[in-house]
Amino acid sequence: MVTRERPTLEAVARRAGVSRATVSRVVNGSTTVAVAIRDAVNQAVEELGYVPNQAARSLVTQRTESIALILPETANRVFSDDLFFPAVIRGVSMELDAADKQLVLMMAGSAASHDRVERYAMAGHVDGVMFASMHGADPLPGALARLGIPVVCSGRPMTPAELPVPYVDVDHVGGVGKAVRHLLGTGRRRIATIAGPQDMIAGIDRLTGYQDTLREAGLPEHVAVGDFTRESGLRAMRQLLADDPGLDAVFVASDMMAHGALQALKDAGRRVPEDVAVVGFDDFEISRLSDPPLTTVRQPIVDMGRTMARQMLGLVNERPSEPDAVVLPTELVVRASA
Amino acid sequence: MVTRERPTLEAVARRAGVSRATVSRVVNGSTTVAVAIRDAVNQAVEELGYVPNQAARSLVTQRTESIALILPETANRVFSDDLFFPAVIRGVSMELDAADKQLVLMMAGSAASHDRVERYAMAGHVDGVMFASMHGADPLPGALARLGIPVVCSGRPMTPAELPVPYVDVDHVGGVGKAVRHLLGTGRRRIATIAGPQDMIAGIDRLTGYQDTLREAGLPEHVAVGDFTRESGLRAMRQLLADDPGLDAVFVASDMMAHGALQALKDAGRRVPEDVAVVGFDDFEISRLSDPPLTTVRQPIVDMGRTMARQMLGLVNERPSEPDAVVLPTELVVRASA
DNA sequence: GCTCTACGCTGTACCGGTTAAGGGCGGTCG
DNA sequence: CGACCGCCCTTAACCGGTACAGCGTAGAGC
Repeated sequence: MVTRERPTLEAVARRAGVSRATVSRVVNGSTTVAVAIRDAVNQAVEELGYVPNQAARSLVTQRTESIALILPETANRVFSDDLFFPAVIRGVSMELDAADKQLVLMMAGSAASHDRVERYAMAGHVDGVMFASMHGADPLPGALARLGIPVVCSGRPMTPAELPVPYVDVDHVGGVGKAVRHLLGTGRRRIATIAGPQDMIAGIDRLTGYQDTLREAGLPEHVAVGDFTRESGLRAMRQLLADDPGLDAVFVASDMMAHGALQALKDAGRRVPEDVAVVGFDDFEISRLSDPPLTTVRQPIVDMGRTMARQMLGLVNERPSEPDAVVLPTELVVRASA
Repeated sequence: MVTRERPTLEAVARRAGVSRATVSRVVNGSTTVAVAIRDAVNQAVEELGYVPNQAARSLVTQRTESIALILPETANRVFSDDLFFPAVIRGVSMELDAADKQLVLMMAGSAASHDRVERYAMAGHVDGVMFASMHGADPLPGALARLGIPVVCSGRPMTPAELPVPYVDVDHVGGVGKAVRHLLGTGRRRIATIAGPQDMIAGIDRLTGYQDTLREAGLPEHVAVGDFTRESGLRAMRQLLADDPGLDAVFVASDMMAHGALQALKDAGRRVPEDVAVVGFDDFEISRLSDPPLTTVRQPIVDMGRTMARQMLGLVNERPSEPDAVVLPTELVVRASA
């Protein structure tokens, strides 16, 4: 590596005929610098192509101007079937770009990588850490928060006992309620569900929404559990059909699983929505294009990312602009499948 | 921000009763340390929960142990319709994780962000920069390379005149050749194409492959141009049908555009493959699930990411393990659509 | 003309590590 | 028994910035 000599403050100072300190103040936009000197310094900066060394700066300011986003999954999972994380990233990225902060992306699917993340944050690599959804009662957010590192989660943490960390979530229960009542309203009475993983708040809350609404209506529950992937939706749907061939509707806790379910229903010769109505949860782009187009509960994923980023920016600037907990609304989008 | 006092080398040294330098050598796994002392230091590290400050370390070593991946698109584009970038990220991430390097993701869709990237790299934030596909003759890779910063591109750069930067690409022309000859082999004679954007090497090369093969066969060309999105594929297909209602096949330069084309054909009442055969390029997961399943040219996107990362690791370690230019093979995957 | 004040620049300590040079100590050999 | 050698540890310089204390200078006040 050639690493051509990069100019330092010292070099700029010599060229402009002033001291290091003055150059530093000019570069950082301080006010109390005479115009003539400021111009001279700026010219020297320009001529030498000076760029401040971030490591040196961070060493004294204790800030890095970058923020981590942790995806608690393996890279494989994050970017294969899934469309959730990309949308979160997009939202986060929009806000951080605007604030001129750098996004550092970390996958933390394994136990080892958990350690990595903790060490990374503690080494002062980043000014704050955001988590994009979590499994189980992950101790990492709490641990980092206790160390004084700003933390924001997407998805209500499962252990509210800990020192509370700010989070942004969506109204799972309300959204599912709307979906199931829509099914009831169109005359469905044997309504099953394919639930999400029960170690994630999104999985748990969406199941709760289903159960609450059916209980209210005095109807029996019929539950299969998947893990949000298309494949698991396909398997779960087969299972449900085997258990109750007469079911006339299914609420599926994610769009990807719903697409799997559509496949299973087609394979089983059921027509959608004539024989079985299907409602999903997410409202991904591709759900408008499935056959039939999917009725689903829209959650504003990009907005979750943006909100999370704004909360984080508030924390690192020590002037929290957003409330500690934000719950975004969900909305039923009715298409052909139910 | 509370920023609880993090222990420093000095603190560890005091506790272990040795000097800073010795602790440093232990932490960095130096050999020439007496066992007793090494144990004492390790114990002190453990007790205090010491983690080296990366900024301080970088300041003297001139390395950050992290590597940037630039996505030369807006975040919007990267994570909406697209499945290419996620796969590249996945591949890159696998390799860097294994090497214990940190991945820093940057979107650089706008002109302003171009500057940001250059400054970021020059500020010593990262040890190297990878580019995931590029538009036009982007000067940034060359500029960074000239500054002595390791650079690797995915996709052959369009300006080979410059100081050459290592790259990894796939055999576009060969893959398309196979696809078009497959169409010829099944008796198709009025073969159109939906080309990709002509400011990207992938768009250009795939069009070249189509043209070369048709010319060889002595058949007329029929070209519409899209931008790799589904929507553009839909529009381009409509255009092609309007221009030549009798076409019997179309090679589409990306899977997303091919899905748009399938939609347009269905809308126009054409049967696939009976009336019109369709071949795509990419082989995304969803292409197995379309109606009908898509015949397509598979390119190993995850492998591109991995290879690019390996090249980069070679560069930063100053022992290039991979050749400067890698061209990965493509493969025709025959399904129902052609 | 002298003092006082305010402004603006300089000198310098410091952030937390790494690393080259230096030095103490025990062992070996003549 | 003394000189020498080599092993390990310590001392201290340095990386490239930031920020605070301090000092020179110019203008105002009397």
